[in-house]
Amino acid sequence: MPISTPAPANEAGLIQLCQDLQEMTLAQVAESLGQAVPPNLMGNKGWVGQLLELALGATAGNEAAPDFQHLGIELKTIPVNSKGQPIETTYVTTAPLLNVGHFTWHASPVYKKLQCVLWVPIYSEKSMTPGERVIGNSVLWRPSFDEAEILQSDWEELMDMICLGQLEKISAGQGEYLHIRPKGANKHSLTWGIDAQGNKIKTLPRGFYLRTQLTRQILQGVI
DNA sequence: GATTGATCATGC
DNA sequence: GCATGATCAATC
Repeated sequence: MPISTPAPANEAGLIQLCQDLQEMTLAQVAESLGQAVPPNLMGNKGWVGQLLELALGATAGNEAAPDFQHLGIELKTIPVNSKGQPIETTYVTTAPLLNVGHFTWHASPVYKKLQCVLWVPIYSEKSMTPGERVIGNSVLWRPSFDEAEILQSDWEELMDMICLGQLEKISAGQGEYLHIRPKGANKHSLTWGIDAQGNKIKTLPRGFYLRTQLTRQILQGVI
């Protein structure tokens, strides 16, 4: 019988839940929740994240809200190698490309999302099937002063370029912790942006991503 | 090996 | 199309 995990009442409960899941394989977690394990992630890239949402009692669904609304905590799974280092960058949110003039860092979706994040590392060698992957030591993170400063300056630099219509000049190479890359169904999906003359143009949707440099630091830092 | 651009599924 | 959840894969 599928077990639906109730939402933890507080931070301590959530952390306890994570510790209970530690060292379990995803197949074990899936089984206890009555979930099927896909043979691979190629047609199902979000499976790991959604399994963990279920296992930790996150507020389900596709709402534009933190996973644990009452706690203000965002859940993110992140694939790591045998050394516990992140393999991939982490998607944060879509970058606004239009009407961006009035945004400030502290009012930005990026800032809000990163205020409090529960990182759940998943030991995921490339050769491992989804079911073989193992849950690691979760970290409840809030940006340190230094981290927040760098994130803010990265964000401001990138948003300035969007405002100035330099969308096409933004490369994924910019930003120390935060960078921008395409985020769409494919290269043919388009949204509205502005060019250097302020004209509306069709362009690729972009998203903010966290570099592994930052996430590696988070996962290895003192809890 | 890290980086950067492209892509998969699902719901509304 | 955009929000949720991310990883794939070619190239540097």
